[in-house]
Amino acid sequence: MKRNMNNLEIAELLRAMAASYEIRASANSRFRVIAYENAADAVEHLSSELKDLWDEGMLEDVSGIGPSIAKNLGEIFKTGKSRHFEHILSKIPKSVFELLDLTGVGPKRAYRLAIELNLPDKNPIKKLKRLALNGKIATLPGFGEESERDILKSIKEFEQKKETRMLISRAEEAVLPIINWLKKDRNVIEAVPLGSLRRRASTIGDLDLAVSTKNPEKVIKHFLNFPHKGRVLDQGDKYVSMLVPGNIQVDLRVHEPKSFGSLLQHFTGSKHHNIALREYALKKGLSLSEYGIKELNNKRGKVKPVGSEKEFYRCLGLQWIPPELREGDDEIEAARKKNLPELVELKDVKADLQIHSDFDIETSHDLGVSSMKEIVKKANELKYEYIAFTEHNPSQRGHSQKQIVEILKKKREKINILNSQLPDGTIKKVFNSLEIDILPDGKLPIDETGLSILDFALISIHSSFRLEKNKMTQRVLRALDYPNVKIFAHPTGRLIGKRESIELDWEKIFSFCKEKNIWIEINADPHRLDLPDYLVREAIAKGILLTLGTDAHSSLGMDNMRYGVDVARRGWAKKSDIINARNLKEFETLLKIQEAVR
DNA sequence: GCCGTTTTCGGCCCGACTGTTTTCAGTCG
Repeated sequence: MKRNMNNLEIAELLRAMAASYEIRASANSRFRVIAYENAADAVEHLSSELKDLWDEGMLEDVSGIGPSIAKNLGEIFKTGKSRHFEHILSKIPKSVFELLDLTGVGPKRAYRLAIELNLPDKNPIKKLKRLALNGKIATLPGFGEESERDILKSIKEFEQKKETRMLISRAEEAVLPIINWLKKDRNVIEAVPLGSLRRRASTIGDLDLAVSTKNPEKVIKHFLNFPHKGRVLDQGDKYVSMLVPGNIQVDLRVHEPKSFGSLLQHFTGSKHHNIALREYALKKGLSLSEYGIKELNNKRGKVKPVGSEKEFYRCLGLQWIPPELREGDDEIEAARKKNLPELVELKDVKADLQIHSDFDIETSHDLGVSSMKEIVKKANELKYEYIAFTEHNPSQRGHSQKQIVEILKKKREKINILNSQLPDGTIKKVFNSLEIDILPDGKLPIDETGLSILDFALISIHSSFRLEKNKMTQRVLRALDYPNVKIFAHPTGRLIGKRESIELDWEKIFSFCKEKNIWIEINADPHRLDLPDYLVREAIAKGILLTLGTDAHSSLGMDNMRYGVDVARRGWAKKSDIINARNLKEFETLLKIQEAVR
């Protein structure tokens, strides 16, 4: 333990506590285990660091953290350790917690393996593998040859660590041929992706699919003939789990139409949403499962199958909850009060506010590959009313401010001509913008003369990503204060799976943006999806307006807008929260209002 | 150990599979 534990480390600690209590399993520890696991989940899903909440005395405001856990976490933040936690953990060999990383090995089996095989604290899995290969596990009571094989398989998987989640764009590519294959079978009435893909999460683990059919057996058989099929991991009457190219796991579930609604609900998840929903249902005397709804006080009560998902939620007295909101936050409460937001949709989007053309702006970053004309053509296909060209700023090295202004003037002229010769279509105006680097000290590499040539400027970070939180915040605030700066683009700088978010004091950034009427971008590039969904929700709560931009470097990239809309929806965004869901006239009015404020 | 539209006490999600069992515990999603 240490004083500055981050949320992931704390969650891991709480899970270790849960495991310890489970191993010691006394009569009343069962629910204590659940409590610690709930607390771990809560911490993992938190949008701000727990340490910061503790600083503000708000630990117990986190649902799942009560007086006891709060007290002990507080002790850790203050002194670097919790005597109670250490006391409990000290009774369990450290090796046990490492073994929990193996699938199929939970607390009980991990403990027995560690004790009976006398596994070392260091590299216990390595020793376990050696013993398993020598047949030592099969001889343990309660274990057998099958268990030994399973454990070896888990160790192999652990060693390969294929624990990487896919980008949502990748998951969509992978799922399409499977859905197409399923639909070739006449028995398939409906075939749809569920799980995190249906909830439109930013990254996807496994692919979950559901089929509605009157003939489950035949559909299963058909699926097993999938031309790109890999190893079949698991199989039952109503489900198959198999690998497809790219080592992607596909779980298919098959139900009859009469219970398809409950299946959709169940396997769309999330786990947290389902748990919360079932707890809510219990209070109404109802028990929920993938097969339907059961009345508890009715002794002869059977499961009533539910055919449609809308009906499933209606039976519970709830509004239908869009999958994007099903994360176990407060969506059930909102649905009960008929208070769910009307989420923004792709068809509401009337503009793309970050596009890079091939106009040679002499930047040190990437140029786009499509011409302005090609991009306007694409924008018309997408039925947009306006777009903004946001090439990177000309490189500072090798250009004087005077030269930079000259380049910007050239682009201004080109856009003026473009605006006077717009082809027939929905596009009415093209804006002259620029994506400008925020330098490490918060200055911008474009002077005020240069900035004044633009209709408005986007600013974003492309260097020095690891500044400490206060410095980073000051840096961004300084840049946001330049004249004509309107949009803070891909604000966390994250690249999913590759680069962590920068550290920012969001409270301060949001208040500044609110005060100065600066907008924050939701970057729709599937590698970025930035602002992330949970911060979108916080921003909206603070009254911040958001823009959508694809960051397209070719006209094809403009198709990524839907991923940005996904993020907006997961952040509970309504149409009115999104700047470019407004028509041109409203947009221009907002631009002017903004100038007046600053 | 946590929590509250019935509760500050008395509850705590649901079903499936697996292997090692002679009726079920452990694990997973």
